[in-house]
Amino acid sequence: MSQLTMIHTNRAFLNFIENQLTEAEKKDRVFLQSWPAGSHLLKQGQGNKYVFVQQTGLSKVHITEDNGKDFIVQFLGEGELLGEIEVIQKTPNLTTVTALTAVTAWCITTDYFAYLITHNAELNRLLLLSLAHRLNQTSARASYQQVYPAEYAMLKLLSVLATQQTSFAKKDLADYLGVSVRSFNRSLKQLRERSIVHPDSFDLYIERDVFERLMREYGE
Amino acid sequence: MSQLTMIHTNRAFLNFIENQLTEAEKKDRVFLQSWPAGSHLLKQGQGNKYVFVQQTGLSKVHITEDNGKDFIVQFLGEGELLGEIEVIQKTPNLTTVTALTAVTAWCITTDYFAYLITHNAELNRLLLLSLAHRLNQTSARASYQQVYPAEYAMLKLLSVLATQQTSFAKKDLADYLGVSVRSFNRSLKQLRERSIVHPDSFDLYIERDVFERLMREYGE
DNA sequence: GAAAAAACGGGACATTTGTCCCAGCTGACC
DNA sequence: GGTCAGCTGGGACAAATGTCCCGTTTTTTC
Repeated sequence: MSQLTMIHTNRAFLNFIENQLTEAEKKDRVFLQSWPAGSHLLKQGQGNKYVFVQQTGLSKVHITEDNGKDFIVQFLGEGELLGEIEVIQKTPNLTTVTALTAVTAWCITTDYFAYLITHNAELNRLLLLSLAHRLNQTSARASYQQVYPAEYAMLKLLSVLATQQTSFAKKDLADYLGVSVRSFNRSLKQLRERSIVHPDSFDLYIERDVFERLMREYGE
Repeated sequence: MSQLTMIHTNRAFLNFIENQLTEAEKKDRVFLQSWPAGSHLLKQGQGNKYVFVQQTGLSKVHITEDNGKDFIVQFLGEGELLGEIEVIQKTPNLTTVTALTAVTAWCITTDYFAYLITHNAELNRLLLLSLAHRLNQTSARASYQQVYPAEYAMLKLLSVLATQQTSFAKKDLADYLGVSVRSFNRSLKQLRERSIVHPDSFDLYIERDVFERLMREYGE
């Protein structure tokens, strides 16, 4: 089973933007901008003028369905690219991207990004890698969350969270798992009762061997 | 909401392979092969020597989880590319691809495909488009199936099926929706009882306006 | 064309998840 | 310091889904 990545990062992109492009190339086509927590970098259904490479901060990529419920596709950290799919496909945004903390990101005009795709082999390579990686992650996660009960998916999520110092809102974690906050709490409580996770809070540590035993247990 | 594609096809790839490459270029690097129904084109966890472009037939891309359950990522029809992600990432297959009918496909050696990516702008462009498209589809579907009850996702699936002359096994449809066959039957029965779908079978026609009314109904 | 294998349909029951609700806590703001 | 909004935790119940199972129908195989 491939490694689940909760917060996607990509230093290679950041390095590319910051060190591989000359000032002349950047001119007014590539610049830095910042967003306060809670604001939107992209909005579902809209077109966008820029492709972004996140420099600092944490954001969420999410889809709001017609019934008002949110599904979180992924969390983005340092170096991740956003808005590129829409440029490649020339379609409006499928997702909304919301800053969870203050975020700074490089903005690249869509025209210039489109130019880079065809004229810069290195960017092209990074882009292919990134798309392939995300496709794998997305498929693996969709499969995972459909096939296992929520409690099991939660375990996996918690084991990832334990390695993260960032703290998330319950709602966001629940949206990420595709369950209600109530269900999320319930599962958490059960895991605590079975002494699987530490009673204090949810950014808790799970012993690796306990985790692995559970995975096997459920797996059978 | 973007259009759900149940069977992915891509004539552009097929056209590329069949008409854009000279015989000299193909040599022993690109050739046609066929598989009987039920056999595997790719196997989860293994490496592969070829990238395939499906010429005829129907196949399913699926992930088998540790507990033995299957999740169907997508169905592939004419022209779709398979195995390319693994080549880009140089990783073993995340998925298994199984022929549902007899399948013929062009086989391209991974080396040659890797060469084409960097030396053939047209293939590179098609590849980016395909990845972007699939990423959108996968995200949209994951969101959809997590956020709505199965019966609703089923309605959507049925409305797509109605436009398809191919017939699917119940198990495959259930795996695609990420539910058990029992649940699938139950939902189907309920939809029939409410006269939403034709009583005969499930490759039935749903009136567009009935369908849309239901979507709104659920949507609120 | 008979026997074996697989797919189908659904009853009964257990488990999981969602909805609604309320009470306690916390932090923002006046 | 008060109050108000929002997050939190969980009880009670309803709805959705899974598991197990068995008789029927369809398909495959020899």
